[in-house]
Amino acid sequence: MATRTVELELKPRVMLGEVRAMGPGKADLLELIEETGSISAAAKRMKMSYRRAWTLVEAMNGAFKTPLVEASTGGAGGGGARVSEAGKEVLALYRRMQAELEMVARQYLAGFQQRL
Amino acid sequence: MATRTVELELKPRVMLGEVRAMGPGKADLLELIEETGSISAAAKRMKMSYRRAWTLVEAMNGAFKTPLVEASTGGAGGGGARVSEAGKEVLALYRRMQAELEMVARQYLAGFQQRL
DNA sequence: TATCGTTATATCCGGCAGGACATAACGGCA
DNA sequence: TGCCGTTATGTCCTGCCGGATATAACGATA
Repeated sequence: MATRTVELELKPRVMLGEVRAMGPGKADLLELIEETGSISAAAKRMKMSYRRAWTLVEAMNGAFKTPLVEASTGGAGGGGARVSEAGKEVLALYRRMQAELEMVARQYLAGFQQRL
Repeated sequence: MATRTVELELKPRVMLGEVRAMGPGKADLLELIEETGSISAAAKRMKMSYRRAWTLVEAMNGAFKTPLVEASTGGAGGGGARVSEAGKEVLALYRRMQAELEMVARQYLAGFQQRL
């Protein structure tokens, strides 16, 4: 039978009161900024507007004690952005949590699957 | 220090392709329908429009092999709705998963907290 | 057969998240 | 000192989710 894909979508978000400090989108963005050294390049890869990427970065930096992304304007290449040590640590922590959550969820997949 | 509340928000969704078969909102609704025996009463308790509640029910019933909610119109009291056996089982499964996921997440809370 | 409360739908609207543009500002470097 | 690519913002627009509202259908019971 043509079984449509059944999957568990968990998008853990770290909330600081009402504001979303970290989530799947921000994590991906963080990763790409680290990789490209630029917010705009990272945005392009994620096919999101620079506007939005910048907004996400601001939200992260505003929420955490230490900025996760340090950006600079002008200069060689026009500027750029780098992920701070704190940023790398937070990203790693989030990824680990994500992986563990997915492992747990996977164990329930079959249970749902047979009813869908 | 006035520490704003830091929490992990995980809203696991069971996806059947693109459609959301089960999620936190639907689970709550299901629970309230079971409790009240009525979609509209459940909707009221959740402070959501009957329109939306009904839409959610339809989505669930459409996604699962066996309808999770069985509704009837007319008759004594105008009609009503009950949660099927399948519905109760799916709900229980979802709740168990949710609880386990929350336990895992909780272990990461402190890690984020100290950086927020 | 008239009543009543709930299910079942359609239609109209408002809020808001996010994309598309448009511009500054910035600071190495040729 | 002009060029360039990136960061930093503001503004407009649109799609969509969900609320509000309005009926119709329904069927046990008095």
